[in-house]
Amino acid sequence: MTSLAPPNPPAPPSPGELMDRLARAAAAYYRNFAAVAAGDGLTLMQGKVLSLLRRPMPMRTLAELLACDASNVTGIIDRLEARDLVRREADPADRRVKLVLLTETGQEAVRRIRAGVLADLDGLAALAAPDREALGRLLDQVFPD
Amino acid sequence: MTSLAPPNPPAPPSPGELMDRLARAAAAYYRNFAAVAAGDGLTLMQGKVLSLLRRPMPMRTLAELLACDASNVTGIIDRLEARDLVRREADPADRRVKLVLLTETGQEAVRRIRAGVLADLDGLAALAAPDREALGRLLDQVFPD
DNA sequence: TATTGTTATACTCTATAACTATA
DNA sequence: TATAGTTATAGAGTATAACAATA
Repeated sequence: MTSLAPPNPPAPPSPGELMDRLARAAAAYYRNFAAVAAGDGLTLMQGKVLSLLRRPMPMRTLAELLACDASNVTGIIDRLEARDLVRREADPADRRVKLVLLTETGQEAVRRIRAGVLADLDGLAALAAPDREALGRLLDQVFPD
Repeated sequence: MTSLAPPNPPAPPSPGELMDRLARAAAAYYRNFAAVAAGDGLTLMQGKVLSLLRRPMPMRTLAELLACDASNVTGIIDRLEARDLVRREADPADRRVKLVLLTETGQEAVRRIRAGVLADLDGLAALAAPDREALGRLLDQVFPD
């Protein structure tokens, strides 16, 4: 017996299948992000750091957000600072702390990256408001952060 | 006027806000994956390669799936082979091609990684079947691959 | 004493270019 | 000629350990 219109509703994926789907989605997101960042001559990690700097923050906070050792952040920020994309500033409240902030050039790069990533996610732009609400809610449930 | 129960439905996120949510979800997925892989002494990339090897495949195919240059795959497979997690085999149909396949040890590592990632995604295990179907469908729309 | 950031070190990942074996 | 895989090289990301400055 072959199915006639309307087609059968799709079977819900098992948790394992959904995990695989999440893995492919995460890979696709970063492939897209890395390609856009490369358009500005930036690596994936450099693009991530710039995108995280919506506000000035200590090196230490950056390391926590990137889930890497603090010693790595020194080199990453060195390379971004050499290209005038970020600046280090002393924290007046605690002289051990260095605050990292975007320069004007860095802010422009972030705007280009965000626009580029969004432009490549045409499937997201086509999503109706209820679907956007559902996707946001489901992602919050799976990744409470 | 303060809201009484039931609370107002949440406002749908804008495409830009949803993009940020996707970025955090992708980061959380890889943070989880990398931590589980590290439990087996594997890097993120090594864990990804093992997970991709559901079937034997040429080095070239692996490079395409990883979206990296083929020369990188040589070193990654070298290190996995030195730990007896994968093997190279000549392709009888084309002697230029080397097929990479999981050893028994490699298959065990993949099972541990998959179980570990799934176990850490407790928000996913708690999802009811209709929510799993909706999330899978929405991810397919945003990341058609 | 504890914390922040840096340096030194070693290893992994990465792209580019040049090479070989095979098609 | 074209393709699959490797090697050599240089640069970037990574964790660990030790250090100076500050709290």
